Amino acid sequence: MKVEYKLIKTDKNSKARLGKVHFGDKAYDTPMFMPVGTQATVKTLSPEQVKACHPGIILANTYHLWLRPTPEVVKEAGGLHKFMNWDGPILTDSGGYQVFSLAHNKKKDITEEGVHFKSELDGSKLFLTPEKSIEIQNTLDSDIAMSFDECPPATADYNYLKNSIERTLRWAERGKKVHNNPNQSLFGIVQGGPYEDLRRWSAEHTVALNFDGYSIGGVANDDECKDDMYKAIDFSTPYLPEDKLRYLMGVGEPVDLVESVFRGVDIFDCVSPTRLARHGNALVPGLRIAPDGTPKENRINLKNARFKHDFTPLEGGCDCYACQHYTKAYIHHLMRCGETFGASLLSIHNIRFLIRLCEDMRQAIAEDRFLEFRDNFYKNSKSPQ
RNA sequence: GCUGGCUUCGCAUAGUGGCAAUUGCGGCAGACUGUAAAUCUGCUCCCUUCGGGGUUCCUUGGUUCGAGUCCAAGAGCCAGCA
Repeated sequence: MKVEYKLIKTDKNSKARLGKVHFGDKAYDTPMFMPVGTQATVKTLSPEQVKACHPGIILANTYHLWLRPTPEVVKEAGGLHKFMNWDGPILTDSGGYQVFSLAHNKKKDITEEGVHFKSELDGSKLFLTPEKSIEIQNTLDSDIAMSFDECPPATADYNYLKNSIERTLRWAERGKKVHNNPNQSLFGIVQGGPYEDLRRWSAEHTVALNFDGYSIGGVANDDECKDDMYKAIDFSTPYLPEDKLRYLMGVGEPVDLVESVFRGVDIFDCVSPTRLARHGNALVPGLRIAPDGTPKENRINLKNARFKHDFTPLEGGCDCYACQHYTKAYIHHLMRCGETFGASLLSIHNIRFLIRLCEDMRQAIAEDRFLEFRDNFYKNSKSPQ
């Protein structure tokens, strides 16, 4: 079933959108945060634990599943849903982010035809093309496939980006031509860094190819600053159709979710809640101001000695499984011991934290008070607990 | 009782005579945005205005310009023989 987006309403005083995504008879509310399960698993969590966080769509990654276990094995299993025991919608990233994280960093070739990688598993040479990426995603049988794009580093200059978006558009077209899974939607990706004309060009040309949804990419790379991220969104959303889903790739921090929804974005994904969790951190309400003045996500590090005797939940009032049943002292103990259950509990809390934020934003849009919600989000910045 | 070995900064270890001294663990913090990430980084004798300063390698004495390193004695631990 192709994905269908229904715009329910736009906030009276901002571009924030309340909507529903339909996959056949299943429907999910937007704005929505999508947990990431790169290797066909949300790290440290069972599908039941993920489900208890009330997500909609979850992610998996084409590049990783291509190398291991291979698309053939997934197909043999009966598709990605059966393979990983996930009956909700799955979106597969195309491998475009790996062009940034693996190819750019290692100075591998990015050519018109495709991208050369060196396998991190065995060092073998790999070549991923737009056609190959779509073919793999067709075989994986995810619900939403992403076009294979170049995700350029934040340091890329105007001329580089100009060439890059033109090539990414050609890649999108090539991918669309070979896409042949009738049950799978295909999204196009807008790139162009923080430049208005590039974003506009990329958005208009990508939309002209008529994809099932659109995403804004290249906004969550290395030392990308928030201003550039917000510019990229501001310069992209005006050219995206109202009746299609808008996906901001790789974001992120609670403050970024609020700012992106404010600018008309519907869905997000980010590894941060699960990675922070494995590294011992829990998201908590409020903001923390970075040394350079940037507002960042507020969090506590459960490995810190100060939590040894703290028998309160991670976040008072949170309805997640971790907060309902366990204390900071216990999670501190688990993290100190390297017990995976600690990472699981923190992952559950962090994912639920972002999903709750989306629930709150939906409520605010429904009541036409998103601006007020956003103001309060900044005002209620507590210092770390 | 005899013979041999050992003793280093919380623990365990590396240390050719130039050493505030290796590495791991532990400890204290930090980073993390479409996952090369249950990872990575910094600090971990004392003081410091971050330039540096002060005390260290079981104890005592010695050789030496210089000793964690060599010599002697003592203490403790381990092994073998009595």
